[in-house]
Amino acid sequence: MELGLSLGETMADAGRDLVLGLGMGVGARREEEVEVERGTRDRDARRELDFGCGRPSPDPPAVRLTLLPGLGGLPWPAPSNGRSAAAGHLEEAASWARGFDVNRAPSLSAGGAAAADEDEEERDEAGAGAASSSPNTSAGACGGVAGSSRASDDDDGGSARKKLRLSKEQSAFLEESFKEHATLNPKQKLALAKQLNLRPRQVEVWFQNRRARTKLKQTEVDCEYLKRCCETLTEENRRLHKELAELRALKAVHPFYTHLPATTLSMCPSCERVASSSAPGAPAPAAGGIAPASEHSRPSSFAALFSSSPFSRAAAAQTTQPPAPASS
DNA sequence: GTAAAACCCGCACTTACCTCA
DNA sequence: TATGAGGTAAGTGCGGGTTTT
Repeated sequence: MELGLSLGETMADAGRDLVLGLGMGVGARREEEVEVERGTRDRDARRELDFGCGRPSPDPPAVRLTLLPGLGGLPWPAPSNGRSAAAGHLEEAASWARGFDVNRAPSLSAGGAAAADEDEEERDEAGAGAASSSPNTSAGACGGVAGSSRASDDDDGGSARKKLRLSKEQSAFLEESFKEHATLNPKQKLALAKQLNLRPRQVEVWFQNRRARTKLKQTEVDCEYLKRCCETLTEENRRLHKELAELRALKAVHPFYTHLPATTLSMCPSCERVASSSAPGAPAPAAGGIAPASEHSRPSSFAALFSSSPFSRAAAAQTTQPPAPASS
């Protein structure tokens, strides 16, 4: 499931259907993701990475990325014929990004880079075991220093970290991947890293930050929607108070109003339809003169509803005369 | 079979850097 | 040119689930 966050569109639809599912997409999928993950881990490499992994996915079959073509060769696989247009676009983007290796040592040849990736991933997955759960103790993952996937990029001898900005194409590629899957298993991460010439850690971090941004925006949308709900309810409350005041005024003017059959009118605040229900044994409202208002002819208030009934006509005739004192 | 340790991963929070008005 | 705000890559700590011992 994808959040499908689009602020403008969501807000346009917020009034009728806003799914308050913070993080559900990620969380709900976590379990099976782990399952798949386990199936794809080292001890079970028979599954080919296709981001679908042959499992039933609730996600719509959006752009299907082919991220594991010929991993043994060049880090940037040659385009195949049967790919989708989107994949082709991504391939193009990746090809563009090829020349913008912002992080990897340029001295690495293509095969060497791939080999380095393999080694790095081995460290990433196996070596991570050596690293404690505290990331502080692990060494940098790059520069050939063993470390976990959570290691820092302390590749320049402990100097201040550099701000590495991903290229537009790399970001677009990651974005497309994120649309496909909000979370990555290790092999997907590795494949993406290979495709984009990034370290797996960078891909991992990007997805973490992307999920955080999605959640933040969704929270903003939810907040806005709840704000609008609050405004609507406040307005509804104000209107109901007004109607109550009108009814009380009518009751004061027409005491016989209290002898009406025990008919209750209920209004759905959302659709503003009025429905009537009679107490058991009570005469039908239509016989009593107050017919249930249809959804197309709903009076704007109970007073208007009352004024349209025969009682109201009689009452209107009475209003020309001084009202009798209320018995209560 | 159970408990503890180790491992792994995601998240929340934060920092540091970069870009731009 | 200096500067503050915003965006974002990356660091850190923690909790929870899984695997190993």
